[in-house]
Amino acid sequence: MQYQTGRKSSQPDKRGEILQAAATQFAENGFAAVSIRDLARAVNTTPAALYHHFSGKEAIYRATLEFVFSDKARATSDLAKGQEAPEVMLERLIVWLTRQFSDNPIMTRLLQRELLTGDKERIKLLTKEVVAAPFREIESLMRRLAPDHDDTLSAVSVLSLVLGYVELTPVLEEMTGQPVTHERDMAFANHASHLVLQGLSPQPDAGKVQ
Amino acid sequence: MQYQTGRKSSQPDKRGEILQAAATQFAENGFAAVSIRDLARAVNTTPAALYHHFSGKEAIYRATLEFVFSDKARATSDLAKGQEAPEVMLERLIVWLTRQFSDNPIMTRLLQRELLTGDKERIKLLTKEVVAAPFREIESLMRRLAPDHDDTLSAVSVLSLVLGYVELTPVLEEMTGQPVTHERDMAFANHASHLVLQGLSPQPDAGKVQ
DNA sequence: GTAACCTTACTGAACGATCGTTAAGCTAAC
DNA sequence: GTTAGCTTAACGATCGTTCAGTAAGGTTAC
Repeated sequence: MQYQTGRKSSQPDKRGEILQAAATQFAENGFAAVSIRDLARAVNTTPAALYHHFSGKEAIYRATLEFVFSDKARATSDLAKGQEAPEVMLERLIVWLTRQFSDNPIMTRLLQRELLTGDKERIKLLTKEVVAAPFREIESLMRRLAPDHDDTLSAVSVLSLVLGYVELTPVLEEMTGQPVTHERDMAFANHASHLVLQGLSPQPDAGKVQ
Repeated sequence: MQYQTGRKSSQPDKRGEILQAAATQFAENGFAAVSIRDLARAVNTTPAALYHHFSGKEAIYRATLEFVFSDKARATSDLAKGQEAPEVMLERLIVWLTRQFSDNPIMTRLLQRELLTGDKERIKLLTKEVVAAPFREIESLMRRLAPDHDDTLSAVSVLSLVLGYVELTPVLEEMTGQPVTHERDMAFANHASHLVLQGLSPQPDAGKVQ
């Protein structure tokens, strides 16, 4: 195979192309199982060429995370800016979260891998750049919606429902015998919305809990 | 370092010792990031010695999964054998699930890694050996507890809540600034129990949903 | 206008380290 | 004497990384 050489002969954004391929491979196989040569092959270049754009494998991985997670946190705040009743906003939020996860499998898998790897420093970054802002939005929404409950616990429940569903998807497919379609995702999102709405809103006939 | 040689000089269950060390390392770092030499070092032996007990790295990994997951499915059925009201049983179940996950980090991380890796065949095995039985128990419990709802969706919600909470634990620690203690786990379990109980049980004042 | 030079974006080749695995030999228990 | 349970040594493959060189563009000097 012939590689191109010289300056302007290459694509305008080789770095972005590398990161896209790296995201796909790291998401699928994890950091250790992806070699520099795998990445080079995926973008039709040589291992050494990658060292022109990045200082090493770790640097590629870090840049990949930034590439995939950047601006992910911003979208939730738009969701929260709506003027509707909090009940409507919660349902919209859960549907949106579910769709985000199932429509972006690469981002989702990288997120799950980062949560699993547990490196203190990277978790800190992930929290700050991706999770914190949406989490605070959900907390404040739940504070309005379920004033009787600890808002942190309520927010954790909402996030857990969606994240856990995504995590369970493969066994769910195996157990039901049918693939998890977009419709199934939405059915769960509706179920979860109802669950949280009825489960945490103040109940007139029951004594206050906690 | 001197290795022992000969037949009975070694420990009675070297195989079990290897699997225990393998479980720890595979859970922590994943399959690709653990080398045969790492495993050998952890049990004070040589790489070649491992090939006396197992046919290769893959075989060690498979045996490790079996070692860690065996009999995990049985315990739920004991939970479900209780004669108490389904409300009590659900709470007990959620508390027990939460404790299982947080008390067995190695099992939990291996489970999460298996869910993530997504190899069709291993997911099938994981489903059959670990998830299926508890899931069916939860389904039947939810059928009694929330007859108005799809029992599969209800069971998924219960499992998602606990599994998602465990998955979120690292960012939760980072965000609250304090470690997730046993008490915090139980606080979440109680919160989740209340959520599911009030969220899915039939509501006299509301029209049937779905 | 063009020759000289610099910079960018690569190339092929190789470095030492580590990978999973195997072969051959030894020792102690049965 | 057989065999289980190791040992040391080494195999070829692959790993992340580096190095010297090269081709194509842009910039500057004349």
